[in-house]
Amino acid sequence: MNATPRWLTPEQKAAWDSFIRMQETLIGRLTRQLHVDSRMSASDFIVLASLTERGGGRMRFLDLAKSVEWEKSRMSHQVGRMAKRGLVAREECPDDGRGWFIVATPAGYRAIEEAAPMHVAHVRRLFVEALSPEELDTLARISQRVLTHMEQQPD
Amino acid sequence: MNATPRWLTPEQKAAWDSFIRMQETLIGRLTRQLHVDSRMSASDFIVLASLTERGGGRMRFLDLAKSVEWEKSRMSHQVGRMAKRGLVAREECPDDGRGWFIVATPAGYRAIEEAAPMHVAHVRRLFVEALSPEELDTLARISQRVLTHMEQQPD
DNA sequence: GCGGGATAGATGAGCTGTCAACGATCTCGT
DNA sequence: ACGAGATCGTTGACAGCTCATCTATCCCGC
Repeated sequence: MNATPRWLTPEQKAAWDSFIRMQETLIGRLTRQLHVDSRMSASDFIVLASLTERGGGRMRFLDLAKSVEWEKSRMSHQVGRMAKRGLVAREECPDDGRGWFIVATPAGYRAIEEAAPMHVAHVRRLFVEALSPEELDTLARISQRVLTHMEQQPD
Repeated sequence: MNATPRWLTPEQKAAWDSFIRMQETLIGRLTRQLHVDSRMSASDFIVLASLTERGGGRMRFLDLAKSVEWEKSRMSHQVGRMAKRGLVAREECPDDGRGWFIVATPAGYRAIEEAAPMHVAHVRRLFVEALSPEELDTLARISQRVLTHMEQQPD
């Protein structure tokens, strides 16, 4: 008994489909806008934002990776590319010979400071303004619920 | 007057952050599971699903692209890769010398039929079961709202 | 002080997505 | 019947992501 059905109910499938479509469209448009406006990828933006907001412009590599919930390999490649373009720099870590500090360069600060207002404007225009404050709140609650549910689940 | 503020309110930012975090975590986990379970990428799955469900296993290239809302270049690369792995094939189109039909091969059918139940199970486990039917419904409504709002907006 | 396991991070291969440019065919007005 | 545009789809260059593997350092018990 009590076998979980093989497929979703029509309501469940409809909810899943529209969530997926919404999320893809939204992320896609924001990513493209960011690139057009600021010649930056979403990854660049996230890293610089986390580094400057939460880290004061200077963070240990793995702390940075954890702060955005990325695998270290992804962050390593990303930092490598950003370093090549002069957005961040690596500094040796005196306390730990294996470790590095990742530092936002002046060019990195300039980049995020120029990009952020436009990016926020697009988020507002495409997402926030689509919803009432109550809906926004509901969505936040639902997202939290899914997140905590996932944390309790194995992979 | 009435200038839109430079940043989001704390409530708006909280909603945006938890939505983004949820969506990334969820999609990431589903993608990894799909790959582990079925050696298929999310793109493979989407293409095969659309092709077999909506197209009866055979669709014009651009119809296929539109059905999943992808750019043609993305679909072209994807179809190329899938053809190389034997999941789909291209067939000439008698009516239009420029065009092609994309066809799901027997291997393609087998792949999607084996992958789908597990994938649905993960969607259920990670997403559907996190929420009450009412919440699921609310999320669907909110997603729809954002989608139609975006359609009315320029890029 | 040294040997084993854990930790910090880099690296390379292979797949995916984007953008811009391209070639081929179709359509339609004249 | 022919030339201009539109449409169908491909291609190449390049950035991004994942997975597995690797090196260097650190920590800790003996």
